[in-house]
Amino acid sequence: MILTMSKVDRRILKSQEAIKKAFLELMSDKNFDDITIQDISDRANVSRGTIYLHYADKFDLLNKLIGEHINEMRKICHSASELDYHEGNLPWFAYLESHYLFFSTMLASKGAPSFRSQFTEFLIEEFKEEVDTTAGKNHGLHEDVLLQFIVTSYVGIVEWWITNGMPHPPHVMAEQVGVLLERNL
Amino acid sequence: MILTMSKVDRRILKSQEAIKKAFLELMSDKNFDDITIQDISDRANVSRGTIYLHYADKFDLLNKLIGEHINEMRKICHSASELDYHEGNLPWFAYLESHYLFFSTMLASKGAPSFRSQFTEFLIEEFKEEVDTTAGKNHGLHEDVLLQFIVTSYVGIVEWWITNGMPHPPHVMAEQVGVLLERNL
DNA sequence: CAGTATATGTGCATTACTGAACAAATCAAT
DNA sequence: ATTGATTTGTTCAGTAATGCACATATACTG
Repeated sequence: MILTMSKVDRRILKSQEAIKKAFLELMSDKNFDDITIQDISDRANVSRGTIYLHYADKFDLLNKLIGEHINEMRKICHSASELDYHEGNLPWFAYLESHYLFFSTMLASKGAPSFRSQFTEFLIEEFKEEVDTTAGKNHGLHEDVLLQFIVTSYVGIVEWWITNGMPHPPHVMAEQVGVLLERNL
Repeated sequence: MILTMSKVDRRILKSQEAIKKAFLELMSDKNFDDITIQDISDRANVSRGTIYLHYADKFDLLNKLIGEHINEMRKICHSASELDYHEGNLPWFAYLESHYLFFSTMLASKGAPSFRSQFTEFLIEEFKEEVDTTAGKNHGLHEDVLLQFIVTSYVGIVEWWITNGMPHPPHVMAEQVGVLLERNL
């Protein structure tokens, strides 16, 4: 995939979309362990064999689903890296909102425990370039400590916002979190 | 198709559903003449060739779409023929409501003029068995006159209800129309 | 009018999806 | 433990959908 964006067959995309959608819907009212491949194929209105055509098993499906969202968020981060913390946070919360079903499911108590850690890991990676303990208000702090402080609070805020049904609109969250980030970075 | 309900390939159903849905959506904000096959395939996310696999042209598509709904309504009529006019009307208006997009589009001023006549023709066929001018309150009336009277009013009521955004819920309409039918049949 | 673009309908080789069958693994309950 | 029922993962031949090319027809436009 160096320069070959040779358009994927639309049947592949449609099948994968249907499968992922069905899986998410099942996740929202069933435990991951209780979901069978048959459940997914029934709900997605897709042959059972088609699922194996794209995913090794349901763990692979979950991982790829998570991976795709992490990737999308990575893109958003990079395309907003030039903006200030207020403006830069908006596409972030907008993305969270537009994929509410995914995030609420993954962050639910019986959701996907692996998501939380992958999410945290991703944020550490992204914020690493932002922190500066060589000068300014954070001079003298350990980089890893500050980084952990920021990321933990960010994950916490997101988790709270999602699991509480998004009590504030994205632009309000973006602004508030922007203030808090600016204060600490 | 005597007793061979040998299940249709789900790909066929999915494609046809997508095509019909796309076509209806386009009809709701475009004139029929201005809709191209390309428009439909784009919106349905289906190859242009796939449309020709199922329909000869867009006229055929429209006719089959109308035909299917007429057929569904025929089934409803027959399965409700034992009920009184009040109860029997409920599944009717429920069906109209659940396919609001279709009926509102077809009955719109620039909709499908052919639908109105097919609709009327269908109703005449169905009501023909109901009218009785040999005795009772309608003794002495010409059957064709009474039939035309009933059907015209029925079409008119439906058209009004749909194009005015369904101002009353189905069960109210069923009851009201039930009273009016009983008075004239 | 010529010329250009867009839409149509058809044919075809390739591809993804399908249903069915199968053996193996897992689970449930006796 | 031993049944019996699901679920799993794989294989395979058949089928529908795909993209592309092509010729034709039908607008637009200068």
